[in-house]
Amino acid sequence: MGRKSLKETRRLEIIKVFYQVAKKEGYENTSIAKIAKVMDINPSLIIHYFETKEGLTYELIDHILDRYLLIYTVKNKEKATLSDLQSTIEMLFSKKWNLLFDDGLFYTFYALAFREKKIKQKYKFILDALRNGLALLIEQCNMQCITNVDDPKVAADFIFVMVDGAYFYLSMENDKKAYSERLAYYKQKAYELIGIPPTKALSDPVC
Amino acid sequence: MGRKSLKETRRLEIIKVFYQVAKKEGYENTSIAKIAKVMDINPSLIIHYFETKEGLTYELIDHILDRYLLIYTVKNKEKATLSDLQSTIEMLFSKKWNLLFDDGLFYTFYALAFREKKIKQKYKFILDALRNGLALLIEQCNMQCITNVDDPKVAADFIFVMVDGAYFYLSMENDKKAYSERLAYYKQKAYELIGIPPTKALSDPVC
DNA sequence: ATATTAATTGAACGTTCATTCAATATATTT
DNA sequence: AAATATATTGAATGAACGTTCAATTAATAT
Repeated sequence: MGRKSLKETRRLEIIKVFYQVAKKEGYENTSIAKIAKVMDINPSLIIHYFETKEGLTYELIDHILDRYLLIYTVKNKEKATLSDLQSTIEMLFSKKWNLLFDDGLFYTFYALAFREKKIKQKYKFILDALRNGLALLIEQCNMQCITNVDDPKVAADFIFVMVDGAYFYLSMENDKKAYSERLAYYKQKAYELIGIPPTKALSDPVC
Repeated sequence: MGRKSLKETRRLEIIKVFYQVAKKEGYENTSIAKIAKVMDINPSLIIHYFETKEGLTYELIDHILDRYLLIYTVKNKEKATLSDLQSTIEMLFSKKWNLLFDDGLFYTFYALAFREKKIKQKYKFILDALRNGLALLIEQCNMQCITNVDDPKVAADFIFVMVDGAYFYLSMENDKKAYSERLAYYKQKAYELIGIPPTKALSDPVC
């Protein structure tokens, strides 16, 4: 008996507002009081649900990293198609997935990982999951003779190195034309690496 | 007349202590008061020299980024040797240059660049300078027929994409063996890209 | 010595911070 | 309606923050 618990919905609400405020003003400028003000609730209510600001921060990081994984939406099927692989590559080298989460916050917490083990583990886990997802996809394409990649894990890793390295530099680039040209260049390299044609053109089996 | 100005030496001292404290405890946990305590001076003296904490922060960023450029030490000569190019590649893919500055702080300010134009400009400038330095080195080797790289700028950029992308992932990697193996793999790719042998083996001219 | 310039201190400011705790309000049960 | 569990408030805490300003100390000139 007693009142029905709103715990989970309330917590999610708070995290989302935390995310929005931090996105706008930066994590280090986002206080519990500010979040509470936006939500028009009392700051102590936030503490009531998260104990400490540290706890709240950890959950925001989870929230952001979970969204990162949304890159892989299509793939729960067992048989991957060429189009699946292509659209994944397109996704990785597009600006679309910058919409999934805020780049500045992603790097802010990434930097925090250097001092906080827990956060480092979270990031390691996500980065590995992303690589494994792509490797799996390539493996499936290998089995169907869509691709003939020697070592899918190595290939997937290399593609992500290019993605990460490219974005690292290009995030500081304001010239939009230069930005998309470079990105296209690395995308092409990725296509070459796994030996499939870009975009929609159909290809013959390679084995 | 009057007292001799200690301004520049004092400023540098403060920045260095700021760097050390921030390295240990993180930038967001480093207050002016803490810096002053370590130096055994009054906090207001720091304000006297830097006006605001923002000003102090900007100069710390400059300090770190300047150290970044120390990767290129050998190269003021006009004629680059194969060994120069090799040692540069070795440097880029080694852990040595992590000694030049703290990775965590480097990424902390990198993340800050997403919200602060001035910082973004600083980072863009440094990242470009690094790429240009390597491109210039390759060009010089081209002219002496040590290398025969099509487009030195593109090659240099690609090498840095690999460096940045590799470190981005590997900074979250605790397994030292996996760390160095992967790094060696990308280093090899870099050597292949510019078509020179790794380390010390002498090679014949390629043109 | 005296004037001058810069280094440095020390006290105080108002603000914001995360967190505490007791009190109150609101549902949902028996 | 009484009991109970949870939601929510509101006031208060002490600590830390960046910054200010006037006062003092110390060095270098004439």
